[in-house]
Amino acid sequence: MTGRSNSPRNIGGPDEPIVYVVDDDVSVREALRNLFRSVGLRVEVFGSAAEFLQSKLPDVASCLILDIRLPRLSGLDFQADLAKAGIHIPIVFMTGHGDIPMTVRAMKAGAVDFLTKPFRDQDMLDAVTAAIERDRNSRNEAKIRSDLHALFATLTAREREVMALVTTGLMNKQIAAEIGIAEITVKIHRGNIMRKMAAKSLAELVKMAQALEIQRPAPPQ
Amino acid sequence: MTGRSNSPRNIGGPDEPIVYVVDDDVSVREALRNLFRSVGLRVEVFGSAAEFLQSKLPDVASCLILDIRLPRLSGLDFQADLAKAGIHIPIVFMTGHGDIPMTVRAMKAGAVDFLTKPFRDQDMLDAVTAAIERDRNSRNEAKIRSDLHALFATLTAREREVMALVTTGLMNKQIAAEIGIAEITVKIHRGNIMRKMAAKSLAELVKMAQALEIQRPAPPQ
DNA sequence: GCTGATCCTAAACCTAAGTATGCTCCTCTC
DNA sequence: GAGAGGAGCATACTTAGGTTTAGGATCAGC
Repeated sequence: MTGRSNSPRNIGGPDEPIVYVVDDDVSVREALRNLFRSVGLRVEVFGSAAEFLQSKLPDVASCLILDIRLPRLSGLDFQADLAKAGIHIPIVFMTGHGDIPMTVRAMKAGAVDFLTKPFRDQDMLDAVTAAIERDRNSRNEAKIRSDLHALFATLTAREREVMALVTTGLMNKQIAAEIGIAEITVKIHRGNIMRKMAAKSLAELVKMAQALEIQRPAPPQ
Repeated sequence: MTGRSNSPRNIGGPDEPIVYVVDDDVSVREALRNLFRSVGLRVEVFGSAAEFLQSKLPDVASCLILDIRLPRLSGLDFQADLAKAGIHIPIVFMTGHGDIPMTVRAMKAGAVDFLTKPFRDQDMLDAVTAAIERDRNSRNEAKIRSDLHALFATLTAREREVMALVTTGLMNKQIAAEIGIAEITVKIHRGNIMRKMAAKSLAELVKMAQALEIQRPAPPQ
């Protein structure tokens, strides 16, 4: 419609999902590249985990196809490393000689699927579709949370304290008594909170507090 | 402390978790029974899925140890049947000759673990501990939700409508305009809602609406 | 020593929310 | 057809929430 994307499948558009393939076998890499391109998916292939880590990952929905048996690092250890590094990308494992304990460990750690070679193309495509959908959802949620955190970060310490008490349902006078200030001051803080958090109603603020998992501060003693 | 529970481990107390074992091999059943009893867990064993289904399940945290290869029904199909029947009990699978696709299917369907025979006793105990903990949590959440639903069920249709609008943050006058009644009537409904739901503040009501996943009704047209 | 941010407060004022009393109308059930 | 329950409205009143204006106190950083 825009005239720019005149390729039949719009591969490489800025919001197109990406499939990352990490496998030390070049023929596997190329086969998967062709498979995914044939259905219009953008693909990046790597020969090792290190290579993958060095590339920069654009901020779009994506997933990782990983052989469980990698040259230096096992696929499972790589999965753990990614999680530790805060890189949460859905992983689809492939294996030629995997066993059940490996499978259980991978799935417990959140893998989307675990395919045994040789697998049917359709099984891989189904797994990738599910993985990208999962990533899309988690990215949406992460976006909402981080936007909310950015607003919350603009609050002063006192305002955060008042926000916690407001969103647990205390009245202004109770909050005032709890933290030892005048009710009018609570009102001022409250007004600032609503403005800074861009909340149009108390109900909205409560939902924000829920999403931020704000805990009511324990009263002294 | 109560004087009643003078058995060393208090097996069979009313809130003790239960481990259900379903296996067609009597020697496996007895070995598992002994294993779990040795750590103070209450155990019930069954030779088949049908037997398990006929027994009544007390309302306590529990888990199910299932051989993937059962006489009539496969363990995986039984897992699916339980889910369809609304019986959500954490399952630990055992297998002598399982394969990876089975494992993946079981884990995707929510199994806690998938142990290959022979397994170490400690691995089984760890899996059961995790499974019971998971069930305890899901039971707590289910209890909260069902209590909330019981309160919500006492609301009239109009009250539910108003509750949805109140908890999205609309003011009384906006609600009145939206559903075409007077503001004072909204206030009456609102008071009834707070009383029936036992909410001490708007914040509490909003959280209840969140837990109940109440959607704002679409305005006509 | 000035500036800006944060926190606190007061007075005055306005709007929103909540309660109580009393009444009408409709519908469903016994 | 009487009673119960739900829905609706009006008047009157009280309390809670929120804003504006106008200050004072403290502290960090330049």
